[in-house]
Amino acid sequence: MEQAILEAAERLFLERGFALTSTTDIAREVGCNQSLLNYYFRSKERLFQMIFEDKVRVLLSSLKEPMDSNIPFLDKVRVLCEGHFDIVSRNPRVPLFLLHEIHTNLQRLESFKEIINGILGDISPLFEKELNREMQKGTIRETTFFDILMTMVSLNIGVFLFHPILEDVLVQHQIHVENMLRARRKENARILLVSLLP
Amino acid sequence: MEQAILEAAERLFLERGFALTSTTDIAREVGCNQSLLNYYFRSKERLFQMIFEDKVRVLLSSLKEPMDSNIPFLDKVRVLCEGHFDIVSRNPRVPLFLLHEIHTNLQRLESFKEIINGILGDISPLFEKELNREMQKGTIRETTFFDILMTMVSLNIGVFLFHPILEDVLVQHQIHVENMLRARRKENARILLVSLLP
DNA sequence: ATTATCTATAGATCTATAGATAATGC
DNA sequence: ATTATCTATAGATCTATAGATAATGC
Repeated sequence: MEQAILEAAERLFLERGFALTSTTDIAREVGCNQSLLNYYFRSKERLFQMIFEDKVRVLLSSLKEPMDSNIPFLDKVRVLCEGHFDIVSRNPRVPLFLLHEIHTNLQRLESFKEIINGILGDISPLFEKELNREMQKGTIRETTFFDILMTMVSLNIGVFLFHPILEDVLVQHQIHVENMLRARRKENARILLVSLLP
Repeated sequence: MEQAILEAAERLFLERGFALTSTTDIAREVGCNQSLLNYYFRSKERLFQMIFEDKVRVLLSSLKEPMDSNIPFLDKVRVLCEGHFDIVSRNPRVPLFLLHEIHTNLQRLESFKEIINGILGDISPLFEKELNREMQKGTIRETTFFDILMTMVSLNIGVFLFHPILEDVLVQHQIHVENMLRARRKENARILLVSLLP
């Protein structure tokens, strides 16, 4: 039951957000009593926090691996970007969910930052070291880790943020969603890479 | 009063979204009675719709002008992109607001599409004609209006979506928000342009 | 007279808790 | 005995409406 509640809560919170999801809705989805949520999770807010923090971790998990490998810097950037796209692709509702919940309740930014700092703290120095080396060699233009990350994340979450709006356009132009996504995955990485060239 | 209600509603809806804003909140903000909202706007939903549709129009308004001028195609793209950034910059909460309200209530997609089609219907053929000409000349690579738009909007709304998250990073690195925004405005247009080169 | 504003309230939620009952593990 | 589940409900919203009063325009 505890697990079933978590899963139903995840589905509903991701779909409608905290405010529009009532504990009664979740209980109905699970097929149990509303008061059972409080038995296991103490309050709606705490149940929500578990989902929220889990999703933050999931979304950031993609950033870690590529930095450890031994390939050239620009290849790392490509792997990083495509890996990030894949994670977002498997969790298409998560970016908008996190952004909205942070904007409407800045308290949540705290736990978000804790998690993100834990992960970026590891990667950032490694990445910046390599980045500086390349910039000195002149193989890439003057930039920062911050800028690269911003470009990458903006491009990669774009398609998923616009998904409901795009659906219409795609049908109209007879484009298959999967084809478009595959193309965008490559295109985003390509854009990120050319944006780095001098 | 009617105007005051609209303004307060706009502020609160943009800040917290439909679900977290009560008509009582709006009335308190205005300093009037809660039932007055129903007198002027019939229901919370209808009041919301006025704001929502207005914001859709505002956000799309930036797309129109540059297409009419007589400058080279790539310059048009730059002007389009920087103009779009400026509009978003003046309405930093609007993108997330619209995206969230559409996702949580797909009904709203209908009025959104009507407005967007009205505006894109004008621009799209003009843009595509010039685009095709350039592609044939070989001055830009094979692409579509759809892809260019997606890249542009993704990049331009990024900074504003991440704003609360970034604030911390900026303070830490002693970067002024305005400087960062100015840099991003130029950088986004630059990225969009290099992404189009063969 | 008409329009604008207020008071009061019905009816529908929604969350959390108290306390009862059922199921499980020793 | 302990843990899991349910019933019932208090107390806090929240939206929309009915009907009273105040302000305005002719």
